[in-house]
Parts: sequence; C-alpha cells; structure tokens
Amino acid sequence: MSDVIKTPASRNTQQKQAIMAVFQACARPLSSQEILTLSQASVAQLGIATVYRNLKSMVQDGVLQTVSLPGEAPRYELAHLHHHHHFHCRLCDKVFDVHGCLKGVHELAPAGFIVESHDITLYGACSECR
Amino acid sequence: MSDVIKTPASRNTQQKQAIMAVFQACARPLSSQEILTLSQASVAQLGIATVYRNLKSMVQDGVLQTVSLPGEAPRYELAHLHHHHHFHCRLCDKVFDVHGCLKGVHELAPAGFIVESHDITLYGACSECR
DNA sequence: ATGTTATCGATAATTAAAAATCATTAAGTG
DNA sequence: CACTTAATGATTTTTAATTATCGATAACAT
Repeated sequence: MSDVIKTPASRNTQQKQAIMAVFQACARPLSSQEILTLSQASVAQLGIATVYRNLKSMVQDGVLQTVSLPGEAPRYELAHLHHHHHFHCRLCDKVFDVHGCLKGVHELAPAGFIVESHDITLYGACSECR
Repeated sequence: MSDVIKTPASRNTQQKQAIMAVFQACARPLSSQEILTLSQASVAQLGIATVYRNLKSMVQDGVLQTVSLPGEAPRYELAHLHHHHHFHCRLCDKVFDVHGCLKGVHELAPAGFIVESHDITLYGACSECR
C-alpha cells in the first residue's frame, strides 16, 4: 500500500480557459465582476461562484496574484510579471499597469524603520477617458 | 419669518474630546478599533457606535480625513497635514506617517494618461518591532 | 461510448465593517 | 436648577464581498 495522497486531477474546463484568456487579452488587473462580464463573452452562462472558485485556485497555483489598491476590493493579475505599480482611472475605474519605479523609495521611511517593499498608486484619467 | 435652516447645535461631549485627544497624542493614522481602545482609557464605557458616529461627523466637518491603504479597512488621521505618505508595519499592524516625497512620480504613468495624485505605501518593520 | 467525479450554476450562508434603532443620559441654554 | 434635545451605548440591521451547499453537468480516463 502507498502512503501517497492522491491530488484530485484538475480539469481544463471551458470556464477556466475563458477566464485565463481574459487575463491574457486584457493585460491589466481585473476585478471579479470584470472577469465575470468579460468571460461571459466566451461562456455566456458563467456564474460568479465559478469566477471566485477559479480565482482562488489560480492564485493558489501561482498563476494569478491579487492586486490590492487603497479602498478597493481585490483585483487579480497574472503572476510573475516584473516589478511594477498601478494607475487607477477615476472615471472608468479601470486599473492599468505602470512600468518602472523610482530611486530612493525606501529612504523615505523614518530612521530606524526597515522597509521591505512598497506600493505606488497613481490616480487620474486614463488615455481613453481624459 | 426667516428661511434660515437652523443647524442643530453640536455638543462637546467627553467622548468626542477623548477621541480628538487620542489623535493628537498618537500623530498617526488610527483604525476604528484602535480609536475605541485608546479612547476607552479616558471614557471607559465608550461604545464602537459612538466611535463610528464621531468619525463620520469629524470627517464631514473637515477635522479628520480617511486613510485608505491597500487591502485594509479605513484608518483616520487629522486633516490639513501637508503632503505625506504611509508606512505599514507588518508586525504590529500600525501605520505611521512618512514625510517627504519623490520626484518624477507622475512621469511613471503611460503616455496619454493624466496623473492627478498618488499614494506611496511602504511595508516592513517599524522601529519598535524590528 | 461509459462511468467516475471534478466542476458547474443558482442560491443560501457567512463575514466584517458600518449604519440604524431606540430607550437613556447628559450638554448646554435660559 | 430645570428643561430641551443632541448624543450615547447596547443592540440589531444592513451592506457588500466572498464562501458554502447541492443537485446537475461535463471532463476525461478507461
């Protein structure tokens, strides 16, 4: 007898494929509602519970990561992107990636504080909305 | 007869005084729970509903302003402080002010985007916790 | 093609933060 | 001091996001 615990085989469902395709097509952080709406173009009867289930498993699998912005419900983006920050459009509420960073961020902290990481969020109007 | 609508007189209660005193003593953003606990040193029987009520009116009156950090419930700080950012200690969960800012923050945005404001959040260990 | 079962979709339940309710208390005016 | 009523404190309700439930469906190994 084996002590090995069988991990249940995961299935490549149309729902999961549709969600993944949306992330690759959009290339920006998406809310659960955006994911639902955008994925329903491929799988019309998709439900919100399925979106949440897949987001959770895709984060656990390291495919996606959560994006937290001030005062906002979590959004999700593809994991393993290199260091970047975010722009939140006040008009359309969409979030976009901002590439690049700034020198001296960690030196802003008061003396005696140890800085391990940082987030920068920009606010304004995106190119579509301005 | 006058068309003037009388604004109900506000009262300078012990509860409100205690809450205000806590903000002046701490000089950092506080959560509703921190405000409750700290203010109970002055007014032992203080309830959370009173904290929420006073926070709301103090924000409306422009005395306090909300501080939103990624993935966190709102904190509150005295309004009219000059431009600053925040440090969130991963160990004690307290938030501290970070004075100063960086050049070129708004130039990080993609071409065609209009940046109106920004937030910088630092994460790590505060001087007490490190 | 068939059987097993992971996953689905619809909906109910849960959770945490904030707001509403209401009888009681106390601030501040006269 | 006495009175009016804003504000309180304990509690319930609401709200919004997420999770759990469960019968039905479809992925996929055989």
